[in-house]
Amino acid sequence: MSMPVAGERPAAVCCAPLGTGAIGEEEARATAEVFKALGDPHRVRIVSLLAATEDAVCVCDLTPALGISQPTVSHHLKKLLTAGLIVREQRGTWSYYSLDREAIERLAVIADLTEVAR
Amino acid sequence: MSMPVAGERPAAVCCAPLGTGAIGEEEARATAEVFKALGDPHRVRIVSLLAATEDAVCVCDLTPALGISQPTVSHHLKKLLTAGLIVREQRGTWSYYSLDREAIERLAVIADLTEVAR
DNA sequence: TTCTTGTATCGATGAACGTCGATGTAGCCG
DNA sequence: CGGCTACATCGACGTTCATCGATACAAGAA
Repeated sequence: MSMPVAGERPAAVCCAPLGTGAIGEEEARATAEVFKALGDPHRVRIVSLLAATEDAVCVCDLTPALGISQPTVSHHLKKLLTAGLIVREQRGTWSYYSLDREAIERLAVIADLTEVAR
Repeated sequence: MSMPVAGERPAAVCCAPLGTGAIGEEEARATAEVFKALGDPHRVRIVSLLAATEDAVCVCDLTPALGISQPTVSHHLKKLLTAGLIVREQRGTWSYYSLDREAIERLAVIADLTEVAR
């Protein structure tokens, strides 16, 4: 166990009422996990491609669009899948992926720090 | 056979960064750069701490709040600074950091895929 | 069954990242 | 001036990541 104190300091010297609205370590790690999933150009393009259509897209379409090898595409899709940003749907031999609209909406809320900050 | 048919969408939207069909590689890289800056728990906490107050916060307050060494804090601050998410202000010996509200707002717009995706 | 196709996984490699101690630098005060 | 403080930079180490070729797996076709 670590000791996430963080809010028990007098903060005497400088200023700053630190810790008044800050999130905990666990929440920070979960949030960073989602952002990290989007911290790659190819994954951003995948999300962009999935957001451009309402239908699901199969890997056979994503691979030539991204210009990278098929194992790498699967690797990125798994990252997004683990982060809960996309969903997988198997149709016979093909794997179809689509955006998890709800997750994206949560992401938008997370990113909107101005609301919390004001 | 696989046909790259997914990228032929009109995407009749007004001004959606991630939703307008296939975004370019350059734009994807720039977007991923911002997300990557937030893809670390400590940096998420820094942003959260800065968002919790309207005033600027100096490093001497951030370091004990995060529980990591001072060089590491400076490292993370530089990452956020390079990404354009925070701004630096020097007051004598102290360095004060604060959120770039405009950048956060842009981030929220980027992350808001629901509007275009729906 | 065997053959073929579409995906996921494995293994390896090179690059990028987070972390810290040591050091450098700039500003304040006695 | 010297000494101290707050922060940035450097150097190194261990970890994680993105990438690809090779391979395993699953499902349909012959």
